[in-house]
Amino acid sequence: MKSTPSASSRRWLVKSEPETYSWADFVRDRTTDWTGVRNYAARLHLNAMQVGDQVLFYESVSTKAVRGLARVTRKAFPDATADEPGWVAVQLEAIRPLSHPVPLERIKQERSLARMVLLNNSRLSVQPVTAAEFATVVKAGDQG
DNA sequence: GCCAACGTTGGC
DNA sequence: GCCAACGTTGGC
Repeated sequence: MKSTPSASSRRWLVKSEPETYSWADFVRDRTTDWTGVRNYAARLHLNAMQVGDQVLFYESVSTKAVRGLARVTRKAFPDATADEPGWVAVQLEAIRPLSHPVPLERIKQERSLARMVLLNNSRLSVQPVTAAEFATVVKAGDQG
């Protein structure tokens, strides 16, 4: 029998400008609808998300670090904030902060993270992350 | 369908 | 604040 990867094994990274929506905002809200994505590649990833998928929350611009962990709590649904049909949002729930936020600079230094989309397509706001990359980032975030 | 112009993102 | 990279738009 062919082994099928479990949908819940998928990992992602979402970016947010903290001046717009920070990790602290997310923790306060506990869950949030991830609206406003207007990029086709990012939309493909939103549509691929399944409930239970794990998510790294990255603050860009002034912070430039992975701040915490989240999970998908609702699959893609129409983004009510969009002017045109077709754009989607997912619902995310904040799980926990990383005690040592992982700076972009640190990610650049880790050989095993050299292929992260964050480094190679830094403008993509919703990105896939491999299980190995995810584990490495979380370990760094927990241990400092 | 190509490509120049433009707007936005995000690191520096 | 600057600018490189990228995505989108629109003229041809």
